Amino acid sequence: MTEKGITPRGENYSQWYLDIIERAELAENSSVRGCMVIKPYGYAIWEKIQKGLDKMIKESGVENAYFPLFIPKSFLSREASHIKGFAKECAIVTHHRLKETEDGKGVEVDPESKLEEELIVRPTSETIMYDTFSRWITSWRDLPLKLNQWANIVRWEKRTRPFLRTTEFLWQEGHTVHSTQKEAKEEVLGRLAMYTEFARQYLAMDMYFGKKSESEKFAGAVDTYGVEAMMQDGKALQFGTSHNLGQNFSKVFNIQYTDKKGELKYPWQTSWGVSTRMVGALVMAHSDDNGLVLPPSIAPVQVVLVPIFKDLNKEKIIRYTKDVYKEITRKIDNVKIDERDFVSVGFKFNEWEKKGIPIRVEIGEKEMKEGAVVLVRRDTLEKRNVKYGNVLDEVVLLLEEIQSSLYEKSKELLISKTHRIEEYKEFKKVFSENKGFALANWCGSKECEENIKYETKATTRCLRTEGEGVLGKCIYCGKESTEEWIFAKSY
RNA sequence: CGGGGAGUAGUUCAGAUGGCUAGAACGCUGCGUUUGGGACGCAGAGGUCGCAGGUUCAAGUCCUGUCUCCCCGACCA
Repeated sequence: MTEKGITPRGENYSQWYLDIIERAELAENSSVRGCMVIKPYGYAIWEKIQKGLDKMIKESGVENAYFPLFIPKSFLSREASHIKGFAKECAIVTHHRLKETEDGKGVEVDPESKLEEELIVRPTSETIMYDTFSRWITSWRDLPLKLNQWANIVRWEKRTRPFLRTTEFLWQEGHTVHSTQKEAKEEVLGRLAMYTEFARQYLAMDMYFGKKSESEKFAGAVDTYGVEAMMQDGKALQFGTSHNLGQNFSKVFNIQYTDKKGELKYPWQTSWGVSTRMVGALVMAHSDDNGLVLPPSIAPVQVVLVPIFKDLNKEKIIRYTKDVYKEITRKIDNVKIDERDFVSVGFKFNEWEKKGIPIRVEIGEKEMKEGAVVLVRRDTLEKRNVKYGNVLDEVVLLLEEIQSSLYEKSKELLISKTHRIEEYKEFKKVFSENKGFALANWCGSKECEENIKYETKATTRCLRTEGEGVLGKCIYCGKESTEEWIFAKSY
């Protein structure tokens, strides 16, 4: 922890990130390995994200449902590449009972309670859901089936980081079943668009999306697509994914339906998800050395009113503050008055800054006499004196301004740090210095991808539709290529 | 699983060559003064020094074992 201060962004971005999270009171490490305690404020942000995304999901004709946490081992292992991908990071339930130890001082696993078939704590829910789908789907009339689930997931990852990668995490996973390949493909691409739209609109973040390489593909998918955001240090963060599962799962889970001609068919499936990692992305995308910066549309508190008073004038100032509150809440819901008299004003200013509240309203003796308030915007820290009569309009306007200015900044970063690279020498230079995204042709061979990763630590992020059909030479081997991929170092 | 580092107050840490009632800062509690950018003074609470053995008149400090956590890589939303 840095005391009363900051870790300069340039020096150690990773430490800076952890610092922001600690100072904004978003989360902390739990005593359980790799797990995180999401604190109330961090959870409030997650809830805002959930709410916004859930709305979009429902509007696109998807219903929410909930499936079990436990997956029988046999389910998980039906799809060969699926189990291969997750085998190394599973939490497994083998027993169901404890008993007192012989010395009576503790408990131990009762060997008698061994399960006949082990249960896997879900690392993702394809298998447990599709087992059920096989019973739900019998006719073409049952399709398309579109379900979403908000749930927790356990993946025993080697290395964890708050929000970006934790052993247990919260997410949303959508699963759809279609009668045609074309429809499934459209669904997969539609979800990418949805995530990107959500990121732009709510999180004020711009990002790229496209197809992932064979090596980065989801275990069990025909194709995986990803949404890639850029952090302020130029590294990539996979924001969300969308998978085209083809008939891989329907075949092994025996999901079949009778089509209009009376023929038995295997449907085409998709799955897509985003997780609490979004909170991490949000933190990394906008924060500065003073702490978290939240876009208004995701801030649990959009405006905080800080009355500045002494014992003598406390009552009058609070009364005036409440008037301002009434005025602002005519149109804005998430407004808070910080009436605490046991901490200093400076402390409050600092605290709300660390928490990234978009607008702070300072109200003291001076403002009251002038019939005004001071608006301070979090992103630029710019102060503005505003007459009481204009407060509401100004606040509404300023919130919009902050939202769009954060988005513009994010977009600018993305564009300014994305470069078309032709020479491997230059490619290496980019990733040894400034980082960012490199647009480069790649022949598609695994060897080239691995060598690039080994030599530069940059990996293929995705192939955008704009990158398809771009003629050039593979950045590594020089062979003719028609695909321009995004390369980056990633979190 | 490799490579580093650390376990002492709620937190971050200090405690050479073993030594007497184990310390600081921040945080916490109380009282008073404060309050326009992280307030100050005074008083207080808070510790089986990760765990188990061993050496010794004496162990936070030395030895052996053991457990745990953190950081950097490989894996991933």
